[in-house]
Amino acid sequence: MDYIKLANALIPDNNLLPLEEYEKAYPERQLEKGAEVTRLAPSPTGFIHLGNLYSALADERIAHTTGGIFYLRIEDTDLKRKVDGAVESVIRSLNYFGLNFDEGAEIDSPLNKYGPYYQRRRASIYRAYVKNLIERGLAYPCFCTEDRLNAVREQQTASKEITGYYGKYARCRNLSEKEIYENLQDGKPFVIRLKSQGDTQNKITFKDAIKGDITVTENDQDVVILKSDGIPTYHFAHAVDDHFMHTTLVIRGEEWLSSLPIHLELFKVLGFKLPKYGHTCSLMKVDNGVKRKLSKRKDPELSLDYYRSAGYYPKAVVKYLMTILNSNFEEWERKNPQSDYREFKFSIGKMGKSGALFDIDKLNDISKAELATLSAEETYEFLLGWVNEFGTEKDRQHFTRKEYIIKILNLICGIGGKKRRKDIVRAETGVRLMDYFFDDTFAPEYGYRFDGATVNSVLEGFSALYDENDDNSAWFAKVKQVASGNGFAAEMSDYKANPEAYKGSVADVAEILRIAVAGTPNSPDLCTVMGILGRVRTIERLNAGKII
RNA sequence: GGCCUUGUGGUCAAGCGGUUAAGACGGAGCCCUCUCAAGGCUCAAUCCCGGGUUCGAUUCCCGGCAGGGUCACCA
Repeated sequence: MDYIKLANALIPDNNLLPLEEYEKAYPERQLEKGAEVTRLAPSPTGFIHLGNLYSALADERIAHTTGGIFYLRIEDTDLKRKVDGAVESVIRSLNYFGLNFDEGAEIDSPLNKYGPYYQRRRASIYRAYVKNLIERGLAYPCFCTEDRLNAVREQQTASKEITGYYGKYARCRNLSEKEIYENLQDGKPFVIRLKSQGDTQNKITFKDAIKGDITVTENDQDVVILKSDGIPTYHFAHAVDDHFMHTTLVIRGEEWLSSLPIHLELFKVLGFKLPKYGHTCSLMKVDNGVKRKLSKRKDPELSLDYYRSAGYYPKAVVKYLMTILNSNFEEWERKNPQSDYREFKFSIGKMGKSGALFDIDKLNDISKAELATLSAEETYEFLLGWVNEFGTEKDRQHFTRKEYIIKILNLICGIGGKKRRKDIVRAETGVRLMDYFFDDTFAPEYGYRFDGATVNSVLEGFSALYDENDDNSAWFAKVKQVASGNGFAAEMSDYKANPEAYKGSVADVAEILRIAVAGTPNSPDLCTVMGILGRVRTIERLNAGKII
C-alpha cells in the first residue's frame, strides 16, 4: 500500500508544515530546574464545578510554588459542548477564588507563545501529525457507521468480550487499497484511527505522581484520533498540545486513568516525551445513602456559583480545598497563623489517594474562622459585595448606612472584646443576623416564658430606668434592680441556692428584655444592642413588646 | 461483567512491623456567662473480613468483601 498517496488523499490540506517547523515554533520553555508547567484544560461548557477548582488549585499551587507556569487551554473539540461566554466565566470564577493564569486563552500575557490555546484553532497541527502517522502506516481511515459500531458493541457485550475496535473487530484496518479509494470516491465519511501496535498481554507499570505505581495493560484499541469533522479527539489533542505547550505535569481527574494506555501509546508513536501525570481522586457526595462522585448534572448546588451566591468567603473555600488536597495543610496553618496559604509548601505527593466526601460542616467552620480574621471595615466590604449582587432591595438600602453597619459588625464580630465571635458563616447568614437592627426587617417573635403581668412589669420597669449613656456595668445593675423589683433573683448564686424562692433569675429578666428589643431570646451583648438602636427605638421596642 | 483503583472513629485523616493508634470537623458534657456565640477543659467513637509471613501485624503477602472509576467520532 502506498501510504504517502493515501495520506494525501485523506488529508489533502495544503497549509501543513513539515513537522520540524512545528517543533521550532514551540521551543522548550526557559524555566528554572524543578519548575512545573501545569494547565487547566476545560471544555467550554461554562459550568465550573467545585471539582474543577479542586484540581485547578493543585495545578496552580504546584506551578506557582515551583516557579513554573499555570496556563489555560480550552478543549473545544466537541462543538456540542460549547457555551457562549464560558471561557470568561472560567477565568472570572477562578480569579474570584484567587487563582490566576499566567498564560492561555483570553489571558492577556506576554507569555502567550504556545498558542493558539483553543484546540479548534490548532487543527492544522493535529492534521499534520495525523497525516504523518498515515504516511508511516500507523493510522488508517475507518468508514464504519455508528450503527455498525453499535451492533458490534452489542455483540461483544452479549458474548462477554471486551468491547471496542480492535483485533478482528477492526474491520477497516484491513481494507484493501481498492476498497479505501472506492469508499472515498463514494464520498463516505470517515474517521482516522490509530493502528495500535499494542498487546493487552503486556503489562506496564506506570508511576503516577499522586497514586503511585499503577499497573496497566498496553492499549490495543484502534481509537479514533481524527473525527469525521476533521477535528481530533481528546486523546490525540492531549498528546500534541501537552507536547508543544511543554506541560511537565498533567493533573487531571482519575476518570482518565483508564484511557492512560491510549495516551502512552500515542506519545510513543508520535515520538513525544511523556509528561508526568497526577490523577486526582474525585470529590464525593453521599446521595440516598450512596457515596458517589460529584456530578455536574446532578449537583448544581456544587457549582462554584453556588458558593458565591451563598456568600462563602472565597479564601475559605480555597482553604477548605487545601485541607483536602494536602492533609498537613491544617497543621501548618495552626503553626503559621499569620501566613498566607500561598506560603505553604504544597506537595503533590501528599495528595490523598481515595475520594473525599465533601464536608459542608468543615467548610462552614473554616469559613467562619476566616471571616473572623477580618476587620469590621473588611467585613463590611465583603458583605456589601454580596448584598449588591445577591441581597434584597432592603439589604441594599441598609448597606448605604455604612457607619451604622460597622457598629453592628463590631458587636456581632465581637471586635474590641476579649474574644472574637464567629457568628458569620457566610455573607448571606451574616446579613440576616443584622435584620433586627432595622425596623423594616425587625420581625420579633414574642415567645415569653412568663405571664403577661410579669413581662409588662419588667418591660415598664426597665424603660423607666434605661439610660443610653450607661456603661455595661451600670446597665446591668439596672437589670438587676428590675429583677429584684419583680421577684427575680438579682444574683445567679442566690437563685441557684434557692430557686423556689424566686420567679426566676436575672438571666430570665434579660431574656424578657432581649425578646422585646431583639425579637429573639438569643443575641450578642444586649446592652450594646440597645446602644446601637438608640434610646428612642429601644424604648419603642420595650413598649411594643408588652403583652396586651 | 472485564480492566484499573481505594478501604484507619459519623466526616477529613496522621501513622507504614512493637504507639496509651495523632490532629481537625461534627457529637456529648462541664466551666465561663444577661442569652447565644466564642473560648477553656473533658468524654464517646476507628484500623473491612479471613488466611498466611513474623516473637509480634493497622502496617508485608494472598484471598474474599465493600466502595469508586472506566469501557464513545464526550472531554
